[in-house]
Amino acid sequence: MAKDITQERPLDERESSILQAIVYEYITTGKTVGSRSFVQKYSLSISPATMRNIMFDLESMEYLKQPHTSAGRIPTDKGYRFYVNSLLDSYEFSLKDREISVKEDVIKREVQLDRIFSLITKMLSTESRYAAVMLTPRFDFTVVKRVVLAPMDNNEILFILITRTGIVLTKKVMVSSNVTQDELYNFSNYLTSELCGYSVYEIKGTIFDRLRSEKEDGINKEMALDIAELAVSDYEEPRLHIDGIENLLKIPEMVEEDRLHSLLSIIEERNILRGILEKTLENDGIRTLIGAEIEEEKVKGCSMVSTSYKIGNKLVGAIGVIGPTRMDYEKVVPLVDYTGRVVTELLTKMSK
Amino acid sequence: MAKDITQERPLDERESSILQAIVYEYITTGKTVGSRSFVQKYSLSISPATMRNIMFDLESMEYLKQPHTSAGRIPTDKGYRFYVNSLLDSYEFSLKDREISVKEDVIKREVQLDRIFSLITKMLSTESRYAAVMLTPRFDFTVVKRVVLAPMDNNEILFILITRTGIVLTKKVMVSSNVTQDELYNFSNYLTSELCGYSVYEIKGTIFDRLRSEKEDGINKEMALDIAELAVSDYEEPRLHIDGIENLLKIPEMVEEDRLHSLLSIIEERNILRGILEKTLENDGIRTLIGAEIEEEKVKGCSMVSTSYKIGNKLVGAIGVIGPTRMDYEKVVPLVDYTGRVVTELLTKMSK
DNA sequence: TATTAGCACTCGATATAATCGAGTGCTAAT
DNA sequence: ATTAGCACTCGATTATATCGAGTGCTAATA
Repeated sequence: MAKDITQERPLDERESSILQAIVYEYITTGKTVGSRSFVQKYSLSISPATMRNIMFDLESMEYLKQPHTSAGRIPTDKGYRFYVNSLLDSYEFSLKDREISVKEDVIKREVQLDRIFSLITKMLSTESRYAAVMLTPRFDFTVVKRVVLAPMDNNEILFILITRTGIVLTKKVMVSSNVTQDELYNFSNYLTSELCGYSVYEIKGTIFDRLRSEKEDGINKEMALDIAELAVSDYEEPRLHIDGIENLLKIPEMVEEDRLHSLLSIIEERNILRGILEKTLENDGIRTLIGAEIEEEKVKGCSMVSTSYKIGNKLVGAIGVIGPTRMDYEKVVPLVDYTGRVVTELLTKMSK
Repeated sequence: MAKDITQERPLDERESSILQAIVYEYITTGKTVGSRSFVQKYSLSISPATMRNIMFDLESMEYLKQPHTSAGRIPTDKGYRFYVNSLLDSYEFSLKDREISVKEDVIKREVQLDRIFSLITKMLSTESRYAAVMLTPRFDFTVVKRVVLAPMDNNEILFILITRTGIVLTKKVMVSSNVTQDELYNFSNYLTSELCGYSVYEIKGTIFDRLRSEKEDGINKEMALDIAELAVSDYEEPRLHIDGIENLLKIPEMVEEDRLHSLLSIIEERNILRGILEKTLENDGIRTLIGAEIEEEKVKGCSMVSTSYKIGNKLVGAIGVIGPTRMDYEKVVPLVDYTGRVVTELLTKMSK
């Protein structure tokens, strides 16, 4: 027992594999892991006593803890973190084929984006058996392909923006004076020719000022620009889709105790989730938040696995799974990763 | 005790008011109602013994039941039903002003209908403190005002249908050969002039056959009609919005026992809800389903208050609240009623 | 020095029993 | 018809005993 346990040191081979096995065991069974039963179940060639010594060390280093004296061990957040990192390092994550049935064909038939996002979120929650969340894409960066103005009513015009991604965004705009259909047709062509190729983000910038200063014959340029500027001005914010809350109710440990409150906080205060996903959006790749790594007072005992997705090579949104700290990371991490890729592929393909 | 309790008879004045009070008491407190404490709490001028006699009668007539021998009484479904009917009869339902803050202004700024429905459902769940459901309108009956075809891609056309209600429905249509923009413009005008004034329901009928047999100069009529028919063919089904599930988690009696399973069934098997709402849609006015009146094996201990809403005077959709049988009907019924009216008004106004 | 057997001890979980209290039904008096 | 009185019921609460899986520690062992 000469090992230094008072400060940080790398785990040796045996400690590492045992720690991983303990976390796995706890994730799988949900019961505290005790020395005797553990060595027996895994047919280890060490005695329970040795096991206890190792566990003691791991506890000293805060990878494990005891819920109460003389109970078995359970992982700390640090323990989970070690486990997840090990998996990430060793590429042990892999999707078994056919385990996931992303109904891409179903998705592709939908034009209405909101519907697509709902579907994806639902699928992710169904597959993961936890709750799924999705931050819809920032469309600021999608490139305009065509603008169509359609008359709706005396003073109302429907502004339709078709992006290269095939996404259709509509916005109702009020105008003060009547506009003829021919005028609208001309406006549409004018706006299409001027705005085509720019992103909404760029359009929101100084583009209108520039256009206003240019000369243009034959149409009421000012009015067309006014309409467009109005429509683009408060373009839609990314929204949050949540699905599969009911899955969390099936998890015993979530229902017991006051864990429910954590759950409620998360669902009700969408800003928490939004914040996490926006943070996820900043970087490429999978992001795992384990237990207290979610820095929110109210949220306890929850973990979140999230990833960002792209259109082309531009990060535009994020998607993830939320569940108990004791989550089946081995399944969820590749699932989220995969789903993220699917979304990226889907959105990117749409924008050819 | 000469009263006939073996068969159906109207309750006398005293029985009636006491039954209502008992149901109210149970709804409010959630505890079984006993004779002694009840007469005391309500300062009744009758003795507990008399109370017991009355309760015995009410139990014989199946308005009340005992969870177990020698416990207090709780209402049966029939008891709840009597209570709700009494309230309905006596117009005791009324909304306290400002109790509800339907953000109509918020709603009116939204064009995207799905967004509106989400908002309404969320508001209803928030106000009721239970879960809210909404069956989106059947648009079959909305009347077409304008058709716009916009180019999307080589072989893709965006079919935009603007209804009198101001609702915008979009559908992507694939075509085999290229179409010029001018052609599309002509198609739009042609289709608008021909389909304007008809409902989608009517259009789905024989209208295309008739048009095909008519003579029309100058445009490729066949193609225009093909596009329209394709777009209209699988027009969107009413969908189900659900919100506020988390509210149900706050109700102790829902969390305890296996009531959760009922809840999960309802949420997961959306067809149950859909069925109920479709039934609601058949008639005008409020509909209450109490306990076993929801004829679903899996669903126990839940009630639903729903109402249909209209566009003009055409029933098009339904909206409702679902919660425990012990639900605050007095609050929920007028709320659902009111919300239904708001939705009707909103959709109707849009169609001026 | 690492491992292991042995042992006393801990403590949540489970089972059993005792008690409490709010409620009931019934009877007899008012 | 109403009410007081009373024995009885039964879930809920509390107290107590027991069980068992687990621990830490010590001393023997490879």
